[in-house]
Amino acid sequence: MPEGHTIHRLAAAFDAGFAGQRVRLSSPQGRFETEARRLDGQVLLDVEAVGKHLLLALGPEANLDPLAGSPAVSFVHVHLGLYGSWTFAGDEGFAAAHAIGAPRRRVGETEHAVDDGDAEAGDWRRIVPRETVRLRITGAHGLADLTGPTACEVYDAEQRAALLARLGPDPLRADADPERLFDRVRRSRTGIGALLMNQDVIAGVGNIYRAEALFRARLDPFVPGRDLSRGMVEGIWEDLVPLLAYGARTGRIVTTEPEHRDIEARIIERSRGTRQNGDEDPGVVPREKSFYVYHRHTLPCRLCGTIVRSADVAGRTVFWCPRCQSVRTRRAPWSREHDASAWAYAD
DNA sequence: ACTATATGTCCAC
DNA sequence: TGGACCTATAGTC
Repeated sequence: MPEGHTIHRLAAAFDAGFAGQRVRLSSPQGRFETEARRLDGQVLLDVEAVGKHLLLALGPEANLDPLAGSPAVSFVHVHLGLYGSWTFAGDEGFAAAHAIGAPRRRVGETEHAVDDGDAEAGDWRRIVPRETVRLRITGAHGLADLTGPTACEVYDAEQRAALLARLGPDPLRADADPERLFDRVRRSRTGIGALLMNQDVIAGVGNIYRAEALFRARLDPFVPGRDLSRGMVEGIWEDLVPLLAYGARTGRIVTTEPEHRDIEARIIERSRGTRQNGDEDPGVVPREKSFYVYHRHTLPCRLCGTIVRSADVAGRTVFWCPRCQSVRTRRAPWSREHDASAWAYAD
């Protein structure tokens, strides 16, 4: 269940584990069999993440430029949707190459083991794929199994270009143009909460980053985009960049500032005027302390204690604090709080 | 064994 | 706006 940070992490894993290699493609499940057969044995020329989309460029020769427009180059386009996942297995070097602080055998989101069949310990070449594996990619030092994707298809260069042109700026891409986000938001009557989930407006943000970014901006999800100042939208963008980067680096979404992680301590602190030492294991923030509002409906807000609300917006649940996120003005009185360097996630 | 749930998207009405 | 789709897992009976 990935947002953009996961896809960029996956791209890094493919790059480290397979790029430049001749790879085998197969489709144990069968639904990608024709395509896998056609591309089997080609060279993985390039790996690219755009928002929640992964693109694997393949060609018959290693020295092809994937972006030069050669018809020999194909792009495997994968979108994980809600349920898709990649499961990795490989030798020591392969695992170490892609697992940036992640579990050794996998980089995808769902924690399921590869079906080992009768594989002897350590021999990833003998791992039998699950029947649901849509695509298996095998390289010299490891393999990756794809299950449950919303999309797994072959694009040509034009289709790839059309995808990139359609998507809004991706906070994790160096070539992102946030002007487009500012324009789209400030022209729209749609609520900012819905806009942030629209991949044509901004690519890679999902339900967690949406809810959390709006809390950090102290912004009501239902405020129309056109009511926001440019500075406010810039602030959201500048906050999302380090937030997503942290997620891509660690594989975990953490949006709470350290001093806000222990709501009970904060309530005591406020009522008694004492300060508790809230230190915890540095490095790993437990899930229940990672978010301000996501999945925290019916629980008290970490900052003000008001019960966090939830509502269905276009089929997805949005979470927000009705007190902290109640501002409905065109100016951003809190805009200086958006100095990204003040947040713990600034690189 | 069954059910509910999930960080997503598309299409028909 | 509602349903379809793709799959694994945690919880319940």
